[in-house]
Amino acid sequence: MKNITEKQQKIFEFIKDYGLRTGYPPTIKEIMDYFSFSSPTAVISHLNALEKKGYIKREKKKSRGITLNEVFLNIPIIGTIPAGVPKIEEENFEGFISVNKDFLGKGQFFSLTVKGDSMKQAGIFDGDYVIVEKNLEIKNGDIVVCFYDGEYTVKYFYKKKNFIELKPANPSYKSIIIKENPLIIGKVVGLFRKIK
Amino acid sequence: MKNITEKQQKIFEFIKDYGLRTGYPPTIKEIMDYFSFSSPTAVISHLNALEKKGYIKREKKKSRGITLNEVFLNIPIIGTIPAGVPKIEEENFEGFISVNKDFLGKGQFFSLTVKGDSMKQAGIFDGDYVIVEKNLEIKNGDIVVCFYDGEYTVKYFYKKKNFIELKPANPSYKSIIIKENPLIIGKVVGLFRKIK
DNA sequence: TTTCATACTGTAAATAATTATACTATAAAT
DNA sequence: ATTTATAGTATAATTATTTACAGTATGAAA
Repeated sequence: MKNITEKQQKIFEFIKDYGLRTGYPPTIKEIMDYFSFSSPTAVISHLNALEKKGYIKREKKKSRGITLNEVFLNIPIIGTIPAGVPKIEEENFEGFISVNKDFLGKGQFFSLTVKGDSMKQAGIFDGDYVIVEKNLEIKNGDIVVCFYDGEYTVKYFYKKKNFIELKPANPSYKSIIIKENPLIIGKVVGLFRKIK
Repeated sequence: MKNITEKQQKIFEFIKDYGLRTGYPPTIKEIMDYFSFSSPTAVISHLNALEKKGYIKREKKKSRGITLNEVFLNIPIIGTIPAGVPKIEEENFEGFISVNKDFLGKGQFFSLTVKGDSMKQAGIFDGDYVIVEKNLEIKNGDIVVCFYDGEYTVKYFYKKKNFIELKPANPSYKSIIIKENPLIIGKVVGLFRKIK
């Protein structure tokens, strides 16, 4: 995103804080009052600049019609997916984990509950929520979510000459060897855990 | 929170979805149009019911002045705290992790970066963000953040007869034994990790 | 030297949005 | 039997909020 001036930065911060505090963005007049401008036009020109530079979006003629382009990325928690159902629908939806956009970057994310301890040594425990990014290039050594034999599984991915190895981090489990193209749902890019 | 009727639930959901989509709550008229009411008073009575039951807050006379009482809990990421500074100020603030309130419950939370691998066997890795809850009762076996010897440390907590043991999960490290009252910052109740 | 972005003042008009008042009707609870 | 909560219609008044227009001034870039 383009550089913004100091004043624009301050106005952006004000909108952000106001939203965090109240749950909705400020009006033009509220911004005007906060910065002691004597005309709403002063605010409008700053908002136009911020919109032009990609920091906010504005709905014309709507009150408080300011959307911050930054802030949160909402990751839906799909929870457990029934075995045998290769499609991820937003039906088993359990809520959201939400992180600052600059935390994970742009992309399509969702979150799943991990079952079992086959990835324990990679720090992925039973009951953890893995954050999965779709449509990412998978490289050897990446942790992936794969649909195999009617179930979802989280494993290390290794592409060998004649097969693909889905390797658990836990040495007590065996690797899965696949010769056909496996159904990779996405790459594990994050983790969320609740600790009792 | 008190039970709400089906209609109230639907209106609450609409406000929630609208907010997720746009970044700001709907106006009374927008709700009215969506539900094909022919009077704003119909909406107002539902909003009054929702407010009375504790689901929303409303700022009178403000446009879009609806705040959802549910939804997100913003956990500030304090990142690294300089060693030797026992007070956690929101100055090293790096952003937010935000989760649904029903995920972690009520309380005061913040998030810190973990340094080192002394808790590796507990699934807490170098670079992880631990979510810390303040003012919780600490029991033996809990993972805590403690200020000791000018630094912050994440360890298992064990209160023995004459001393307190701060035990690492990694057997390569030694326990810290404290005889005076240690400065417990809070209990580790969650974890967030970015995986490259 | 002309253009462009920034950074405003000041006022009026237009429209968006909330509230207020006066009603009707139904089902559940005391 | 009466109160209370729910679930509405319909209209008008009021206030909140945005936009539009006409300006001024400054510094940087082409």
